[in-house]
Amino acid sequence: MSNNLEFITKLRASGLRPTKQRISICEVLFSPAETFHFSINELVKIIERKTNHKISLATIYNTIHAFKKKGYLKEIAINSDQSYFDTNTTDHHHFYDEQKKELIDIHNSEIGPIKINKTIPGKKIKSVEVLVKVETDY
Amino acid sequence: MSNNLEFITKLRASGLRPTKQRISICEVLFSPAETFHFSINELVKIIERKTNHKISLATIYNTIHAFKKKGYLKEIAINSDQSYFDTNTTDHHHFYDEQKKELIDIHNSEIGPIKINKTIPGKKIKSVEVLVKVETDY
DNA sequence: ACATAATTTATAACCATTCTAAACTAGAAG
DNA sequence: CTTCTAGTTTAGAATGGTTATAAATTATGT
Ligand SMILES: [Mn+2]
Ligand SMILES: [Mn+2]
Ligand SMILES: [Zn+2]
Ligand SMILES: [Zn+2]
Repeated sequence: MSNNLEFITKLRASGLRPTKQRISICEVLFSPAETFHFSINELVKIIERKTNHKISLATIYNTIHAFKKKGYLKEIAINSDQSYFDTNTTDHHHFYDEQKKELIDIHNSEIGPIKINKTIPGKKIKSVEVLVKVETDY
Repeated sequence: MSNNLEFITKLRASGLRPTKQRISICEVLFSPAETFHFSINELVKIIERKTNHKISLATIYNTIHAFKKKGYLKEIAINSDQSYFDTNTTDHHHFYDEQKKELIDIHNSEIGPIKINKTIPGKKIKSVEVLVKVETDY
């Protein structure tokens, strides 16, 4: 409960006041050794488990969106009824298990180069993301 | 207004009764020379424009889901607040313009082979989809 | 024509997300 | 330290896409 200095500094540097809610969310998101994927619902549960004071749902949404805008989180393109977020903000790709609703990273080093032999006049590429749908086999 | 025979046959072959609602939706979806992408909202507007009798929203959802289950439509994985569907059911990929919310096909012949050098024990690959986000440049 | 299961429909329910506007707070200034 | 103010949090309402419900309608086999 306090190498918060790092997070306070990060928040301040981003023009975000280091409130106790934001610091708690930073701890949950950015303390773990490994990056991870989450839905807002899952995040709410994690926060409830790891934090004593309650954070309102609106604040969680606000904070996640603020962090996304600052580039501290990525939103992942999955056909789903809810958004998924990723604390891994590097360019990378995903396996997605539709039954388990589980996301697994594929790092750029684990995938061959992707050649797109089609251009659209007046449009430029912002990102290229590969989604590999998998199923658990019996 | 009647090479419906084709659609009636198709529906019957799928175990779906050829109601006038389903036939109308078939006409809208499968008559065009080119495949296309649509959201349910867009489809509702197209149906209103091209059809005289009204089709309830519930029926449109029901039918689209039935057609998807039969493999006549694909649902496209886009991070968005609504589902997109595709009358192109072949394996292929997409450009996505987030501002215009516009999808453009990338056929398999227009993209190099995708090599995934990572396996997950107990899981097998069902599909590999590439989403290329683009922006209109000024 | 009749019977029956499938289908359609209006409407309510659901649920993730966003909005609102009032209460609270961090940080700056005096 | 006190005051001021913009930024933040919050509960609750609103939104919007989608799904569920259950009654009316229809397709189809007999
Ligand atoms: Mn879906
Ligand atoms: Mn979104
Ligand atoms: Zn990831
Ligand atoms: Zn397509």
